[in-house]
Amino acid sequence: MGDACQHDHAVSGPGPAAVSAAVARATARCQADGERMTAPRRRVLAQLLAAGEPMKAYDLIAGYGEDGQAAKPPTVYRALEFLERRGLAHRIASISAYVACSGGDQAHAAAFLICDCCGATEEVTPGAADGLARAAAAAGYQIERTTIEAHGRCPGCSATA
Amino acid sequence: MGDACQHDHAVSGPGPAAVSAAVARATARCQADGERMTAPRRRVLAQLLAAGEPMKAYDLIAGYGEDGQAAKPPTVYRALEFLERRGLAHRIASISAYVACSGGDQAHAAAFLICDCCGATEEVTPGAADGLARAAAAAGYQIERTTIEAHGRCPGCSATA
DNA sequence: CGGGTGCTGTTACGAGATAACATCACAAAA
DNA sequence: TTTTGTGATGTTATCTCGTAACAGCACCCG
Repeated sequence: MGDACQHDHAVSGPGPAAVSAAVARATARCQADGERMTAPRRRVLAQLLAAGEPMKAYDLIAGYGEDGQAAKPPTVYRALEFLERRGLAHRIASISAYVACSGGDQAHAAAFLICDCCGATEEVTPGAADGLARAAAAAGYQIERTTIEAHGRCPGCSATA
Repeated sequence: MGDACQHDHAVSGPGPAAVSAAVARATARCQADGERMTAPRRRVLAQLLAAGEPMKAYDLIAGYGEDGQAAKPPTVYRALEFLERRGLAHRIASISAYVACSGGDQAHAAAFLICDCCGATEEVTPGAADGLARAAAAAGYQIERTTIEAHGRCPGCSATA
């Protein structure tokens, strides 16, 4: 990923079984809510889950087909839009990338810690938006959606570097 | 701008005199720090100041020449990089736009309230990053830079809409 | 079974950003 | 004053990111 250092950056997402299970859970919840978890949506979600770290849109596009066939951009962008709406994935604006939501379903504001060294991200919702919410209230702004991202080094990379 | 409503969206930045004065101040500070406030940098800063709201990179490129001549992309992107480094401008990642810093010089973290209706932005540094900083500390992350942006409606647009 | 709504497939393109390289300006050292 | 190095610019080309527009399909509801 964004390489500023020399050491190893092995990233291991969940195994195939865990990914399938998570996709199945998400599918069930969508159906329960009357939404359709279609093939492209499942495929994009599975890729994000398997990666365990943020993925670029065009990597999702390139890795779309099980057989190595790439998707057309709108296929993936539409799936991402859906997953974001459902709270199953988030866009990380500062690096133009997408990541599976580490929590469950349901739309929600998220905040991220992003390691510029190894590319790992951590989702940290609770309280991260408090200061911003206060500032917004003070200024009379009505908030609808937030982008909160911090870049730096994860504990591992701080130590090793 | 991002138009979700019907009413007027007149935006008036500072007048030409105020812009010139601000550019002159910035130039003086750069020189004092041994940095060069060159023509393209001044030009890009002047455009951002005059706009008084976020501008897209390609609008800066198109509006670059006083005579209507466009710039080449790297000219503007390099100027933006410099201005950001100096704390004279900020990138707003969630809308891929750039805005002059409302405060003074010196690099600093910034947070923004962005009205999706009229396109106005307000810079609100103080305290907005507190929650994020706490979360980072708790997770052992070493923070180097933050992206904090809230989208919604400014007081004016909340009222009129 | 008809019709509407939402999703997919596809083409094409517009917008955002950077790589690479040649050249130039400036200031500090010789 | 000349040299030399560093940082800035100009220019070309290209890459990545994201979306508009339209045709066709699938599913659910009446």
